[in-house]
Amino acid sequence: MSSQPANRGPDTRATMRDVAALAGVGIKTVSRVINEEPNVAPATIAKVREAAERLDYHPDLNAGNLRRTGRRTRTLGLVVGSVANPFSGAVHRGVEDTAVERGVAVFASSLDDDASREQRIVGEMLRRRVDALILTTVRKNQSQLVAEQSRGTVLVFVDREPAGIDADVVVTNNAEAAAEATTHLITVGHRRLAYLGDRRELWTAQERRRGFLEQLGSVGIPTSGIPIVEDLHTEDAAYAATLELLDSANPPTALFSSQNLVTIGALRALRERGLHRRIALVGFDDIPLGDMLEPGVTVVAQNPYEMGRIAAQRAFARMDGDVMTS
Amino acid sequence: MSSQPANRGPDTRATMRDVAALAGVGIKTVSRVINEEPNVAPATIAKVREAAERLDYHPDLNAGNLRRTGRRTRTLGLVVGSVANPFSGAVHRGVEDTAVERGVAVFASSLDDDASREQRIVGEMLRRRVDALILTTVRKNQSQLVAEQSRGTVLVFVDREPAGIDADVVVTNNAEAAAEATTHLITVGHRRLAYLGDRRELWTAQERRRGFLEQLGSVGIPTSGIPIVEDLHTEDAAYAATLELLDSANPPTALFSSQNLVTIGALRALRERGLHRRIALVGFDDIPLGDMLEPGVTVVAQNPYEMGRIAAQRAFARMDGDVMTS
DNA sequence: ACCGTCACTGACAACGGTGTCATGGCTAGG
DNA sequence: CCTAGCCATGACACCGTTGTCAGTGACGGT
Repeated sequence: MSSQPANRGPDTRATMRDVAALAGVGIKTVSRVINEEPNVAPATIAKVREAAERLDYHPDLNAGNLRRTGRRTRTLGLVVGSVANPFSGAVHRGVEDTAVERGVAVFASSLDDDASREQRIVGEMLRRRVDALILTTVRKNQSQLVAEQSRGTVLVFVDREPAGIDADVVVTNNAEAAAEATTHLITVGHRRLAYLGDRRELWTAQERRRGFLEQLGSVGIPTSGIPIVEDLHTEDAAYAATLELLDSANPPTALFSSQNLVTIGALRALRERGLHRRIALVGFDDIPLGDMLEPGVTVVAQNPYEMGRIAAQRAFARMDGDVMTS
Repeated sequence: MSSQPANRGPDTRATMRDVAALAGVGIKTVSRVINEEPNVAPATIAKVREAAERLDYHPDLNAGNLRRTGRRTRTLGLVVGSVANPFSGAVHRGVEDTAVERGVAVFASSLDDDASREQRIVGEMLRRRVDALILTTVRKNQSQLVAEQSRGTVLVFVDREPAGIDADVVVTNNAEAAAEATTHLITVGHRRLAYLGDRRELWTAQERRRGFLEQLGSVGIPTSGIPIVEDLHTEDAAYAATLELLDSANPPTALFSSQNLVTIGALRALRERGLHRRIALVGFDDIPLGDMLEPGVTVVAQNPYEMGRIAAQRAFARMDGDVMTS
């Protein structure tokens, strides 16, 4: 807390006009100096620089972008599950590292996988005229964005595949990775498996479930007896569901969990019942410090940082006019 | 990958003028409808709404803010250590939750505790005319921001106390918490302690160190023999430093680590030497899944989500004209 | 000395909206 | 019936900057 001076200070912000007046030049010349355009006399540059310095002038990017050719805001919108989730955080950092290199700022926002919230947030970002939108979408259909896309806003989807739109997508092969994880459990000798899944409407959840079940089928394990619990979206839900499974008549000997929070919830349930050394668990997504747990938890790690980098790179490539038909 | 249509579509974005023309009204009337200003005939509202719908019109917030009274951009800048760090992620989420309620968008950026990067990023945000700046600063002196503050940009510091400026600050009492943690170790019987610290120039690091040492002094343990390792800033550095301590002639029986990454590095080193059950470790900042480790790691948890919420709330209060001299 | 170039500069319109104000039509009160 | 007052509306200037263009003077070639 403090006695910060009244914020509505009478102090006003210097504009280019002010700098021009102080330097005794035209306003356009100031613009040239600020933007480092060629053909300005060295002496003039010095005068302008000094005036700008004295007035502590900072150009207004929003005003400039209004007229500037191409009308780029050098701004990018990132929409993820939650900025507090480590997976999203890593994606964010990947995007940011690529963006800062080009002087592009990133608006980040969380959805909590809420479709209506996605709608609102995307609208908000479009009103702010982001050059590109990178999103891990929840909605099943993205066709409303087609119009925006045709107006030049670049769209890149990360982690989840969109429907009803043709755009760049950066995803891992969820089904394949899920199948591999399942194979791991089978190889170790497990037959009584169980599946703990995220929201059914999520594309990643569907893919992971498909990989899991297909792999079981291909090695001849009947899937009819396999408990499939879905729509788990929080640690608590996963915790409760796992307890229920463990307390059932014929509990599984191995669990497949489809997402990091679900893995953590399952883990807590196993501990609670003291079964963490007897029941196997493989989870999708890495979990923090997973390697330090005893016994270890097997995880199918994605590389969210790289996904973020790649998504941003694709976005910039598009902006630079790449049409990439591959 | 995809065959997205050439992004420089000939398709152009609808402006208010276009909507006005289609609706057969003046441009200002469209403005009134969009902003839900009073005194527009219901029939007119309907016409405008339909025209806007047909053209898929989205107002340009940047253009509007240019003239709008108060010149607020409804945008806020958040500058943290790294958006990939769970602590920062939680702060971010706290800020975001408060901001979305008011339709304010958040620019987030990482510093990696690099002072020159802070300079650049803050400048970038000012050019974008954020209404407020919430930052966990690295620089020792913030006086350069005084001018900006007097021009109406609200400043709130989180986690680290600034110098040379009078502004709102949201921090935990680092020295006190460090002292408590130290007491914990002493109570359990430890006498040969060691301190693993973050960068010396960080205010939080100084405070934690002070709390640690003062507590030792106050119970009469000579601080001269206590190993103080500082400037550890990554997991790897902490790992290496801890190994060195453990391999020294007279290794400590308890470690105090001043930050989450340092705690994790120390933890790995203890495991590596198989000493995690014999040497105690208390760390500042919570670490993910810390409660699931065996044996448990004691942590002095802060509440970064709340810190973010409070910081954002203070920022909005300032913007609303609160001068708060308390 | 003449003219075409070229470096340098500023006046002016424009970007997409909002604030201000004048206007016209209608209504209620006298 | 007249008029003050309100509702509804659009013309116009303006926000802070950049694009365009025309103007000035110096300079090199002939």
